[in-house]
Formats: sequence, structure tokens, C-alpha cells
Amino acid sequence: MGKGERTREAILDHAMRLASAVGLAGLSIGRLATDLEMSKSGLFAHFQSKETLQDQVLVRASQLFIEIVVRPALAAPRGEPRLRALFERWLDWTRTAGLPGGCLFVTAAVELDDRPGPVRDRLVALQKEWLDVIGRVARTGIAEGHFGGNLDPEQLAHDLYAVMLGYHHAARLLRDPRAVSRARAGFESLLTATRARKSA
Amino acid sequence: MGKGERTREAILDHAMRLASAVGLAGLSIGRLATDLEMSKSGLFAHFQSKETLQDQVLVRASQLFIEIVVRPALAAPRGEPRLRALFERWLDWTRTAGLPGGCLFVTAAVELDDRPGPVRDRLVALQKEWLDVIGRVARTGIAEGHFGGNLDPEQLAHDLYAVMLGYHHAARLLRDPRAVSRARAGFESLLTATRARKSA
DNA sequence: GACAATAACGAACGTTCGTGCTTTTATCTT
DNA sequence: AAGATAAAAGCACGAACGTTCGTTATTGTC
Repeated sequence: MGKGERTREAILDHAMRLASAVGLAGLSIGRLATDLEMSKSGLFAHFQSKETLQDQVLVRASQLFIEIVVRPALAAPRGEPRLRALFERWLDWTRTAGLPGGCLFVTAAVELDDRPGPVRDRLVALQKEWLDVIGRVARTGIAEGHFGGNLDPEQLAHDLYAVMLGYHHAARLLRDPRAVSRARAGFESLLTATRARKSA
Repeated sequence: MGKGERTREAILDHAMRLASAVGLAGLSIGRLATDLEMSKSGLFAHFQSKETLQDQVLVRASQLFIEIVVRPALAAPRGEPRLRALFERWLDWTRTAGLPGGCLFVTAAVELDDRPGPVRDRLVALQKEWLDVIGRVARTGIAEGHFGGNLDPEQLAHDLYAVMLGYHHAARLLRDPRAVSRARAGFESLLTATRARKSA
């Protein structure tokens, strides 16, 4: 790995952390350069535009997310345990990843929902992948007999992500110390409903 | 109502709509002045700082929210019907209010969660009020016998808001046409769980 | 209609923004 | 070690930012 690639990763890593707090739009080349003790132009040369930088930040964050959340969770037994692992790992993935401002994807989702362009497209693709991962795990849960056969995996994926968004709101904006337990209660409710459907 | 007050309201109204799309931080005095066909300095004079403008935008949005969502819903019969009214009115309050960029509070919540200051404090207070409204309606639902006595109203408020956040994500970022039905399904699940607790 | 008060304006302030160039410095290859 | 290549720096640009100032129009009151 050459020098260029190394600094490029250092830039993206720091940009990712910064963006988790101030958003992708809140990123500024000048601020990044100051923080990393290099010149604006030197930093800028690694990307050809700010938009590319934002896009690459999302890509980098996605790699990290997969490493921290998805891959380890997939090591858990199929079905409910795996779903539980996904959920629990998501709950503190920002801590593990060292993102001081909370989940970058949640921040970016709200920021970009009205700004068409390649960065938004990238985020949409990543978020759909994430919902797909949840949905697939839920589907195997049906196959394993953990959940009822008439469970809609996509609906469960949607609902579970909603629980996560609720957690993010309670934890980060409201600084509610009960945020984690609230989220876990929401998760268990989802599972309960899912099992009830088994006998329907 | 004097001239000053009238233009001030016009500014806040437009700023609110603009902020729903670009966020409170995305507001710019220059942009607002151009849109409203007045000078930057003339507009600026109505507020003493951009921060005050942002704060007043939140206040204005809150008045509108109460008019559009809360007050009409409180006209519905106590308990479950009232909770349902709250939910349904929330679902299209941004349309009714003419907010092209989705719920301003959701946008602001993510924007401000890492930026201490009076604007953040204002938003936190408003969001707690909102959760309180939901919680109180849920509590009367217990009194009416619609929900089980061991239902935690605050938890239900949290969960219901999570459903709303999930809707916002699906509708605005993913442009999912099933967002509304997904949200309604989530809402019904909450109610079902709530009723199940009745016999527990 | 005169006069005070208020509202709006136009110009400029110092910063910061993203983005080009050109030049210097550091790294990699032979 | 030399030469080629890649990376970083330096400097400048035009535009937009929030804010302040002094001045001009407009409003509301007696």
C-alpha cells in the first residue's frame, strides 16, 4: 500500500467521524485539512470534488458497517439468534466504529432525502442492501420455524429499522438514558408479534 | 398587525418550508432574501442573528403542528380513536402544512443532536412535549379500558414515534410507495400488542 | 398634513467555501 | 544512486456566508 492510499484512508476515516457529527454537507475541505495537518489543495487532490469525497465516505462507512455489524452477526445461528445479533451489534456499532456523532447513515438519510445526485443514490443503494440483509435473516427465521410462515420479512425489516431509528432519536437527541432498554423492548415486541403469527 | 409583523411571518413561513428540505443549518439569509424579493439586511433586521431565526422557525413550526395535528386529534373520542387520529394526522401533516421536504422536526432532530445551544434546547423541549402528548393519550386509553393496565404509556409513545420515523425514512429517502401501508401495519402491531397485554 | 417611528435598502466588512493552477518535495522503481 | 512518478504544498480565484453600518422609504399617529 503506497503512501497516497494510506493518507487517503486517513482522510476518509477522519471525514467519516466528522460527518457523523456534522453531516456530509457539513464536511469542509478546509476543516479536514486543518485537522489532519495538511494543505487544502493536497487533501483535495485525492478526490476530484467534494461530492466524490462524500460518496467515498459513504463507501468507507459501509465497509466498516459490514465488518462490525453484518459479518459477525452472520456467524450466529440462523434465524432468531442471528436477527438478535444483528440488532445488538447495530445498537453499539457507532461506539465500536468510533463515530462520535451517531450513525452516519441515519444522519445522511435525513440530509440527502431531498438532494438528488450520486451521493443520494449511493446512500439509497446502501440502505436497501441493509434492509435486504435484515429481510433475508428474517426469512431464514421462517425456514427455521422460529417465526410464523405468514410473516412478511420485508415488513419486519422495515419495523426493525424503525426501532433503530427510534433508538437513535431517543439516545442522541433526547439523551434518554432509557433509550437502550426502550429499543430492546421494541425489539422483543416485534419478535412476540412474529411468534404469535405462528399460531394464526 | 403591523407591517413588520406581517413580513416577519412571511419570512418564517418560507424559512420553515425551505428548512424542511435543506435543514435549519442549510438556511441562508441571502437565499431567503432572494426568494422573498427583499434585501439581506432588511430581512436580517427582523432577527438579530441566524440562530434566532432558526429558533423562531422551530417555534412557528410547532404552532402549525399543534394546529394541524394535535388539536384536531384531541377532538376524537378518548383512548384508541384519539391515538389513531394523532397517528393518521401525523402521517400527512407535512402535506397539509405544505412542507415539501418532510417533517421539519425529524430533519432538525438529526441535524441538532450534536450541536449544543439554544436551538437544540428548543427542539428537545418541543419533542418531549410531543412524546408527552402521545403518552397522555395512551394513558387515557388505559383508563378507557382500550389498552391493558400494565401498558407503559411512555414506551408506547416511544414506539409510536419510532413507527413515524420509519415511515419518514421509507417515504422520503427510499421513496417506497408502500411506506404508508408499512407504517399503518406497524401501528396496528403496536395496538395489537397493547391489547394482548390486557389479558396478561 | 406633519412628525416620529419603523421597515427596508445598498454597500461593505472579514471569513470561509470549493476548486484551479504551478511548483516543490517525497516516494518508488530500476 | 538516478531518474521517473506520485503526493503534497503554495497561492489565488470567485462566490457565498453572517453581520454591521449609515441612509432612504414607508408606515402609523396626532
